[in-house]
Amino acid sequence: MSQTDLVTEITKQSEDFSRWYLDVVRRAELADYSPVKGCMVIRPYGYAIWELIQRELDDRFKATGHVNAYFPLFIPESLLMREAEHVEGFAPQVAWVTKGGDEVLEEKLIVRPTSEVIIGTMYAKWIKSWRDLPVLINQWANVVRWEKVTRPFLRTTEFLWQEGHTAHETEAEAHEETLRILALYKEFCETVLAMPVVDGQKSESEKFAGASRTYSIEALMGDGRALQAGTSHDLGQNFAKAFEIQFQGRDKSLQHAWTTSWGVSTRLIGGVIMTHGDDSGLILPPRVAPYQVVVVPISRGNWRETVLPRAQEIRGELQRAGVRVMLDDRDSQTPGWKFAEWEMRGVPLRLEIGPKDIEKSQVVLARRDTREKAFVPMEALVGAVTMRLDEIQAALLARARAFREEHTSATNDYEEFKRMMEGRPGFIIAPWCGSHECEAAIKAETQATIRNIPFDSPAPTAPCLKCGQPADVSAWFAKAY
RNA sequence: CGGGGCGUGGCUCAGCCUGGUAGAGCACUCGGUUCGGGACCGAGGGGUCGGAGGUUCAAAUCCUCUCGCCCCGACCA
Repeated sequence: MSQTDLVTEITKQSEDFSRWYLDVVRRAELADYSPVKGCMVIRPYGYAIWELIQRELDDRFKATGHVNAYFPLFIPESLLMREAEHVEGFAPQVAWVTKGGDEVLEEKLIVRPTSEVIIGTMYAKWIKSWRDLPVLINQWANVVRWEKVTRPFLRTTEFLWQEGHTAHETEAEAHEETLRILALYKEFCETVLAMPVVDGQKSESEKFAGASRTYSIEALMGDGRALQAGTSHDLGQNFAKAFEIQFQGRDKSLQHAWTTSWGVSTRLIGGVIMTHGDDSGLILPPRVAPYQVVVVPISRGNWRETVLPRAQEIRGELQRAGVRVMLDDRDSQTPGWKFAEWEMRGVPLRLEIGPKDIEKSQVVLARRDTREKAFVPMEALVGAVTMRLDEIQAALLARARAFREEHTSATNDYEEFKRMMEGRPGFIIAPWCGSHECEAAIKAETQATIRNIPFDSPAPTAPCLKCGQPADVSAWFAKAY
C-alpha cells in the first residue's frame, strides 16, 4: 500500500477537489454539520485553529492602537434602513426576529449581518469633538447572513469573525487606516497562515454595500480558484452622514467623521485547508497548528515502563520550550495507525520514539509537508524541533507562492483568456477599461470575476480585454469561491 | 432560487426495479496475541431504513408531500 492510499476515507484532490475538502473537514474533525440548515459546529480541533488565528490577529490589532468592545446581536429594522446602498446590499441576506416570547415585536429586529449600523449609531453618541477621534474599535463576534448555498468555513449562515470599525477626523487618515489594516491582514496571512495573498482594490460592483472603496486580499486555492480572504473598507462619510456621526473640528465647524470597517472570518480556516492540504489530508502551518508536534511512542513489549516515560519527558521538554505537543499514548492503536491519523489531521511534525531510539539516545522526526524523516540526537531535540517548525512554516509559504505563480498568467486577448479560464484555472491578469458592462459580460461568459486591482500592478499597455477601448488598469481575474 | 443527484447502525455502502418484517466492511465493547507506516484471532453491542401521510393482509421497497445534504448555475466573508 502506498503512503497516499493509507487514508481511504478521503477523496483524492485530483478526483474531486470539492469532495476532498468536505472529507478533510469532517475526517480531521474540524467541523460537523448541525441540525440547523447551513450552520456548522466548529469542533474543538477546528476551534483551536480559530483561537490561534484570533490571538495572532488580536495582538496585531492591539499593537496598532485598537481596542475590543462588544455590540448587540440584534439591530432594529429602522437602523438598517438608514444607509440606502447598505440596505439594498444586505436585505436579501438578513434574518429577522419578529416575536419575543409570544409577543409580536412593535419594531422587527434583524440579526446582524455586519455591525456598521449599530456601531455607527453608538459612535454618533460618543463622538462630539475632534479630540474624541480617532475611535479604533474591534469586535469579535458572530454574524448571520441567509445564504442559499453553504459550505463549511467558506460560507455558512452563521459565522465567526472580527470586525473593526474606526472613525477619523480626516479623509486621509481614514484612508490610511483602511490600507494599514489591509497590509496587516496580508502580513498575517503570509507569516502566520503561510498563505500568499494579492492585495488590491475591488471593482465598483464588488464593493461593500455602502463603502466608498473596498480593498481585499485574495488567495489562490489548490484547485485554482480564488478566495477572498479579507476586506477593508473606506466608508468615506457615507455612514457618518446616515448616522449623524458629527464632531466639531479644530476650526470650530461641525463635520462628519470619516469611517472605515474591516474584517476576516472563519473562512480563513477554509483557506488554510485548501492552500496547503494534500491527498493525505490537512497540512497545518506550525503557527496555527493546535499540535505542532505529535509524539508517537513505539508501543512494543513493556513500552509503558521503558518508552513512555521518555516520551513524557520529551513532551515536557518541548512544552517548556513553548512547543504545542500532543503525546499519543493510546494503547488501542498501533503506531502506524497513529502516523496516518495525525498526518491526516495536519500535524506539522511527528516525533517517533522506540526502544531502538532509546538505546541510541535519539528520536525520529518526520515532517508532514515533505515526509522527510531524520534521526536526531536526544540532546539536540528542542533545537531540531523548533528549527524544523520554522522551516516548515517557511516551506509552506514558498510552496504556496510557487503554486500561485505557476497559476498566474497574463493576456491581452479575450479568446485566449477564455481558453485559459477553461483549461488551467488560476489568476489571469488582463487590461480592463473600468466599465461595469465589460466586467459583467466577462463574468457571464467565463464565470471569472475581477478579484481586485493590485496596488503594484503596472499600467496596462493594451486596450480593454473585452471592449477594446483604452484600458484603465490591469485587473486580476479568477473564478472565485 | 432553477437543474441534477443522494438520504438504510458512528462511517462507506448493498438490499428497492420484481413489497414478505434489515445485511456487509470499517468503527465500537470485552478477552488474548501484537505494535518502527492504518495488526490478528475469538466473543459481543448497536439501525425499523431522513420525516409525515397514503396504497396494501404486509412497505426500506410503491405513491404524495416535506426536510436535509452534495454537485452545477444566478447572489455573497
